[in-house]
Amino acid sequence: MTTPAQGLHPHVLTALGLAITAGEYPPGSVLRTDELSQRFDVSRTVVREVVRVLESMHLVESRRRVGVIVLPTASWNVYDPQVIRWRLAGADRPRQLRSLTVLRSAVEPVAAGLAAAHATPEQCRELTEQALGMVATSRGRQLEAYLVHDIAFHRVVLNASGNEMFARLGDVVAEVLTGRTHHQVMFEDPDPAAVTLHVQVAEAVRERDAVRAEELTRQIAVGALKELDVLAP
Amino acid sequence: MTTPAQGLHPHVLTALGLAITAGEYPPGSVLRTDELSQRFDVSRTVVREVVRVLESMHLVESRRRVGVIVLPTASWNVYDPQVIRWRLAGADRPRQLRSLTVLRSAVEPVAAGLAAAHATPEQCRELTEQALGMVATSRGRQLEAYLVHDIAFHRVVLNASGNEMFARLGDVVAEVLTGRTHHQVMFEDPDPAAVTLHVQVAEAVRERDAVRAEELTRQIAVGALKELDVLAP
DNA sequence: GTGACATAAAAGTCATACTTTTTGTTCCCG
DNA sequence: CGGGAACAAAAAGTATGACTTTTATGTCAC
Repeated sequence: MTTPAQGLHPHVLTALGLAITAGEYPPGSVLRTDELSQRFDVSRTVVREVVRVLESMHLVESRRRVGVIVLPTASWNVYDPQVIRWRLAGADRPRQLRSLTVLRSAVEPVAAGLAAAHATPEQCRELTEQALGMVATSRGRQLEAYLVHDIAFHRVVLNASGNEMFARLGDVVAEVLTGRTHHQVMFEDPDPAAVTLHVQVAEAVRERDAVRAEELTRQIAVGALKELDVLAP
Repeated sequence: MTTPAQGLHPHVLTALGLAITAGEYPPGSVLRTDELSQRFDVSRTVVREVVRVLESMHLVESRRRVGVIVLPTASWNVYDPQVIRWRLAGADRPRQLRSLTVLRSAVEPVAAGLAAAHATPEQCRELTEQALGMVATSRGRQLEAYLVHDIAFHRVVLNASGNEMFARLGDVVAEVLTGRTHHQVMFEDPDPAAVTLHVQVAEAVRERDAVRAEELTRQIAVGALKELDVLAP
């Protein structure tokens, strides 16, 4: 299964990144650039660039006279969106989804509280719009449309928090929500209680009620965690 | 001011990384590899590897027939420890410290709650030890020694949470605490109230009291935020 | 057994030649 | 005068070969 890509560098990078994050090479494994260049049928130049990138993600370490050593999971840059995507595509996706959801449960309530304080009128409007969109698509098997609004909603909250670190988690949340919808058994429509909570969060932010926005978002997070427990105990 | 480094690649990487994160090149600026290779007196090979790494951090984007374009802050990988270090070394260090502290305030309480549930006896012991170390060094201008215990304490909590994403924030917390101690006016010994709170957190974790551990850690976080407000309003 | 030393293996660096993509320009035709 | 198509140049992307540097490892003398 060769990964499709426009250039050689992206091709080799994703191939190696996927293989390593999938645990195909256990920590301590040694790769050599010449061997890789042969295997992928590219020049050493390309391989070296790829290795440098993997090194910056702390997936591997390059040592003279030894080769390219695969590092243990503990040292990986698990916040790198690229790494997250690779891992979500692999086997320990459930574990990954869980740890990301826990992260969400910590961050999003605080972000919502800040959003209540800092959101611009435009952001309030957008938030309400997405919440209403969720309501509209919450019944009758419109899961894909619902997902779009759900992602947009959470992204607005994170952006409106005014905190750069929170804002950058928008992609992570998008991955998690997408994963949940696509991967898990989604015969049923979304939980009506959750939908209501989203509407109420939009309300709280609009009314500048930080405490309420935080608490309501915390309830959403608790719901998401419970959902995980049901499906992967 | 050439940055010291063992290899050529790290040298050029840190030089460029620092320059870009410092805003020396405004977003949209265009660099050319030939020019860079001349400026740093290294081969194009080295420059290309560096550019690829910067590209993976979303600091720049390389386009054919155009050059290497500096991207706006919004697209940077702000969770990359390397990027964090570069930015903390630069001019908007205060803003950076604030956003990282807010992140801490969201994550650490939840992590402490989880730690109360998951910490091994060894981790409990370590936690208590570090808390006692903080007490012992909290008076008489032993700020450096205190810092070591402080960092170790928070690192143990994050690790003990059992959540990979939390654990990887240990380095970030270390940077923030170090920055606070070294950068700010630290004529006074640490706040005794904060020291006490740390001891109590260790206690709560030992007693498996998740709610209390979370609440106490939240108080520590609130204190840290207040401290920031005093010094950079 | 221990320590100094030699060897070789692999990454690191460099220079150069060539390919590919993209953009800006020019020129022709309507 | 305007628009579009062909063209040319610029810069990144790729490939290759030669050389340097570091360092693990084996060897030999003591």
